[in-house]
Amino acid sequence: MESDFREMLLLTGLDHITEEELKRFKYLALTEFNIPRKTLNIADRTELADQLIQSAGAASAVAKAISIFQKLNYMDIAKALEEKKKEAESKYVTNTKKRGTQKVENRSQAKNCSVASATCSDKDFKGHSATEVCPQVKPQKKQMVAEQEAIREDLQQDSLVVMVLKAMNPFECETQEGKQKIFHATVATETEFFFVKVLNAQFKDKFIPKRTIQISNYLRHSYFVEVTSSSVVVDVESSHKVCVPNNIMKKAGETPKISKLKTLPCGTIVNGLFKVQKITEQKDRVIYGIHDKRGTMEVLVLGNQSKTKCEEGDKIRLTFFEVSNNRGKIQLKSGPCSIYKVIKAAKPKTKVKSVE
DNA sequence: GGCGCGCGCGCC
DNA sequence: GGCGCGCGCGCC
Repeated sequence: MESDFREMLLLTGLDHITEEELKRFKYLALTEFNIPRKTLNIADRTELADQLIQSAGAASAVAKAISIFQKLNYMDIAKALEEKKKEAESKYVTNTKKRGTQKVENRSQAKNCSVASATCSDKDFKGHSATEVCPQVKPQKKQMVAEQEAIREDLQQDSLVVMVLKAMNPFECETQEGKQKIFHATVATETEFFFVKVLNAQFKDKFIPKRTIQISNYLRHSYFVEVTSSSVVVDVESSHKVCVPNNIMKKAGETPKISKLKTLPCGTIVNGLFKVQKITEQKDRVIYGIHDKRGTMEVLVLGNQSKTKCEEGDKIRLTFFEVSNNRGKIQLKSGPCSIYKVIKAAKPKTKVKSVE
């Protein structure tokens, strides 16, 4: 139970806000929680989640976080957190009835899904909970075990052997550790592909398409893999190369259909090229109405990052955007490390007037 | 049996 | 990588 709350506070809540939003969250957290201002200010997302839980207890921390998100009008996150909270609570009720038979099942489920995947559904991650895996642990020890479990779930002890499909150019990004040069990549195993956020541009020489690499000490988020400066990336001998089937390679690179996007869980990472049919510029954000043959949806870009003016009929290439629920409406939203590029539509060929 | 959807394949 | 086609499956 505790580990569920820990997980949702970070993965469903704090991971989905921008740096600016994080500051605003901390500002309101000052009154909701009994945490010194100084401690709050220097906390990154993970530390903040820890502080909130230490201050109020896991369940109460989540409830208070929901109330803060509501005050800030981040309704999509508030709603998503609320849903996760309800799920966890109802799961707990069911599990107290079924305990014992569920134990083995959960363990094998956790093993089967030891790696984050762009194709792995949200449901696959719900089996992880220290309280279920170790139901015999005494209450006072429970919290500690839960904490260790939570850390283990995020920082992967195993290593990931994958083929690099694509690596984008590094760019400057405001991360939890300040301004950093980062880049995005797509990698795959024989069975699935992952989007990867690499927080250290020095790894660029390892992320060469078609090469097989081994990544250890990486962070596993629900819908992407994060390689940090403390991760280890090494080349894999040619005799152990990963062979990625063509269909996975193709799927990893193509633009998902809008109708499909609307069915994906919040937080799913989306890359793709979309046609723009409407642009709404506001003070600190731009909303792009995108469309394909099957549907339309909105892309919310926070901050003013557009260099090329986008007009109706142009296309935008989104990288590392997230599926987000804005008051019941599914949209794509930029996160702290999202990038996008405007691709101007080819100008209609003007007929060359014949020389008279 | 019709329909919609997901998936794989092949052409561009 | 986009797009369209065809196949198979599940649902009603």
